[in-house]
Amino acid sequence: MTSDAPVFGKGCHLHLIDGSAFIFRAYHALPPLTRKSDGLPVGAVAGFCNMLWKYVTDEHGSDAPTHAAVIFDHSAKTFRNEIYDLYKANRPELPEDLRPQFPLTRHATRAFNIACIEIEGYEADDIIATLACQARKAGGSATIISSDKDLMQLVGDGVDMLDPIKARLIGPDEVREKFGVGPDRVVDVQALAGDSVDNVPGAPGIGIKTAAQLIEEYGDLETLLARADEIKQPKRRQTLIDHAEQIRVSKRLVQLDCDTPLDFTLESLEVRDPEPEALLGFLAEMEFRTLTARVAERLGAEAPAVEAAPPSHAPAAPDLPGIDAAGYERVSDMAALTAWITAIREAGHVAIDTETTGLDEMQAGIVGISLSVRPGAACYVPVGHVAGSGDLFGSSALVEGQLPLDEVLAALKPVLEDPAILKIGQNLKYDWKILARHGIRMAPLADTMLMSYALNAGTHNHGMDELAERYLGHKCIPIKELIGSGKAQIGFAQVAIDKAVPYAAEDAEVTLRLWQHFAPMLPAEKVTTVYETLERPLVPVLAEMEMAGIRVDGDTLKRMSNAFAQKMAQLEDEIHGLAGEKFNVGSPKQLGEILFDKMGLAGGKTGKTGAYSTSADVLEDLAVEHDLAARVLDWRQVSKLKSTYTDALQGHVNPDTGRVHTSYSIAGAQTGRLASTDPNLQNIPVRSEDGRRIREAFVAAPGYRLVSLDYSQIELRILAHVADIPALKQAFRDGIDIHAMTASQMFGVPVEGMDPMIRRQAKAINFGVIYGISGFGLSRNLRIPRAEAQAFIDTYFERFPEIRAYMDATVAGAKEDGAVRTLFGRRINTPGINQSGPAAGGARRAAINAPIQGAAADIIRRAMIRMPAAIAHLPARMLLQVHDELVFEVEEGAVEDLIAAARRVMEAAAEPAVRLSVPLVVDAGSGANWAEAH
DNA sequence: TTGTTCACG
DNA sequence: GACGTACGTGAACAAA
Repeated sequence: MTSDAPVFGKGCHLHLIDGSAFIFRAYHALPPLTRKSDGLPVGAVAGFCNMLWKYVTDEHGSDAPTHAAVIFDHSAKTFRNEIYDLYKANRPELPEDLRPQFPLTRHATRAFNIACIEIEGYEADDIIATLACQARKAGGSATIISSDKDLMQLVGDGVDMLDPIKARLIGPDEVREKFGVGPDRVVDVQALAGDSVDNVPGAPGIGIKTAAQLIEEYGDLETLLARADEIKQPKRRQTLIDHAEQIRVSKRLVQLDCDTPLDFTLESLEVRDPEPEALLGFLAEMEFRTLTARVAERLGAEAPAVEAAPPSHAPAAPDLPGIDAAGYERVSDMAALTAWITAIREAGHVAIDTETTGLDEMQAGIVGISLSVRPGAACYVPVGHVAGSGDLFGSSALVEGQLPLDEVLAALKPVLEDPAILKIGQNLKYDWKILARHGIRMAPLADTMLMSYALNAGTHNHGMDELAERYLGHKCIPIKELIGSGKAQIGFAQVAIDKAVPYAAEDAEVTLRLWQHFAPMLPAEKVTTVYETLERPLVPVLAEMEMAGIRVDGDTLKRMSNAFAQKMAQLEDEIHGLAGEKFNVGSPKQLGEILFDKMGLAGGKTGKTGAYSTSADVLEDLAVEHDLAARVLDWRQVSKLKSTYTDALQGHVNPDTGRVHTSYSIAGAQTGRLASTDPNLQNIPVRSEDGRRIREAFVAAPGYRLVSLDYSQIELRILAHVADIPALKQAFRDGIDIHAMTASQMFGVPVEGMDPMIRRQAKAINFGVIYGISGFGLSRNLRIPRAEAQAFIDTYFERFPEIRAYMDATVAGAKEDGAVRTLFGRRINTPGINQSGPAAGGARRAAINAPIQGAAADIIRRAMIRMPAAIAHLPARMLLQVHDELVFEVEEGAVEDLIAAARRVMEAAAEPAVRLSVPLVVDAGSGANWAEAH
């Protein structure tokens, strides 16, 4: 406490600056600047400093402060969340380039020599309220520099507000203008009207106007609620009676707390002049050239040099020290780890990577954790390295000089879960799941793989080694140098620690550098929204789905496998008999020789290898006359079902959970679709009756049901919207059979009583259009002459000319920009579009298809991201995604509620970003297993 | 490791 | 006039 400062009292004037509001305004008002030397995002800091500088150089007239402070929100969770858990729950996640700037704005405030205040568990508004009350009580006055309406309840009796944008003073009259009541009744009005921004519920259907009128009439909120039955309007009366409790909760939410515990006095906030050295030092460190010069001039000090450096997105930033794997630190004791944690808090971000005993996140153990806070500063914390693989039983004695895993995790947990510290990773879903199994749920996240995907989909893949080489000009240590390959491969736990340190720490540093490299490119390439709304938020959602897994009945699979084995043996005998010799039915080469050389059937060779094609297409033609081909087709189907599904799936059942846990790759497909691996649960059979039965093995836990919801015709609906095809849009609005409508338009036949063959042809054309149709492709698909197929297509384009226009425009755009975009802004690069020759056709079709397939992928991503909050109140979990289908597991009694909630989310998933001109329709089903639910 | 085949949307 | 052709995936197996 400062004992020498004069006592705060009459004649003293306190300025309370709403720091968080300053930051957000600065962030949104300025382009995303980055520090030249290393790419650190500093746009909000720059704006914040400019605003503070403007503030301190302002004369303030008669309002000049004797005391001042900048007040910040400490973290997202406050005591209000205990009153109402959904308070501020609908706030969009912070842009990731803003979060690391928070600590810098605190530094900036101190550099300006202004008191910097934040208190855990309290909002800035409560601290401001407390200070304003204390100033008033002490006989002084206060001005709150903010335009936040929530602070207006404090106005009056020596307290006023200053709107820093409009430079307008807000007194009791202005508050009355805004709320229709005086400052002392503002909370009553807010409690009734609610606030959608902060998610304060209020009374449904009552806005500020009505609320003010009611409060004016009845005096205050409690009187109003007590006398609610006197209200004349029946609906309004009922609303107040029904929601009385909710309104009281709302009042507690909006009522600011004037009793925030403070560990400082008003006196300590006395205005001080900035110290030139500290302020200029900070500004120069941030590399704010103009502001540094301006401040230096005003303060009569010499401006420190602001280092000039080339922009950070040049490949292999030459101003940075090279990546030096030899210089990394091995962390072996708590003191060293604590020092790193301090450095992380200081930086506001950390790049993290975990090394594990295996690649299956559901089973792998942690071997070590690497961290990096800036280029040149990275470490590796080994925790699970074991002595060499010398003895036969795989000695598992831990190597000396490692911290215990639980101590390391306990120390890191507060940092990894701190909402003010950004966790940066490459494919963070992996590390997220590993840490989640140890009770740590990392947030917030930045993922360099996803940044690259948003920027570079279609151009190259997004693995770290490739990104490091392309964008940092750095070749990473290959993992093979540590663990070997093939039969002699060892686990990471067996790698010597002194070899693991450079490898692991390098991964963290490379990730950090990639983040710095990509961060400014997202806004420059206009993919920030894609990254922020479709990529980054999906990580924890998918991680939870994958950890949930789906129950698979191993016994059922085993029975099926046995039945399939029998059938295969039987078919094999038949095939050998028909061929007149024994051969490997699974060998296309041997089969081709039997069919085309020995039996002399008609059939061609394929290009590269010169081998005969024996694909289903070819065999189906032969099967008309030759039983051998028909039997081989049967054998292949059974063999596929057995080897890929009934056999393989049994091996994927996790012994701990009894469930199958797939892994989704977010950045695998070019179009924005997910891909499922280990095992692939997006291609479980459904089209054939035998195959479909495999879905009976995917079951709900006892007491639960599986629920499947899928979008009906989503790609055609998107086509109708983006290509703006009136006939198609109207058909979707009317809810009529789209393929029958197409057939009717093309062939002039009525929808009623239509020949199923005609409808089937129209359906094939509708799909073909999405894929970039050709006469050849359609003729093969429908098994009709090519001329006939071409005639269909011509008719189709005549009836729906907008489709050709759309295709031409899409291809032209791809040639112009080297990329196409979905409705939601996802960019898919089309590097091959200007090729000539046979490849050109493929690139053209891919460019036509990508915006449609991609938009559908965007829509279901949006639904998935919103889903956890939308079903949080139900005993249900989202388990699987199959491109246009979501599968849930839900308690028996809640099936209908789940379907209603999930359908609502899915059907509205495009909004508000895109207002589709066709409805999205979702079909739903439920059952004890996936076959029943689908 | 590469190519073929086939499961899905 | 010829060239090749539906779009997007992953896994298993044979063959090199």
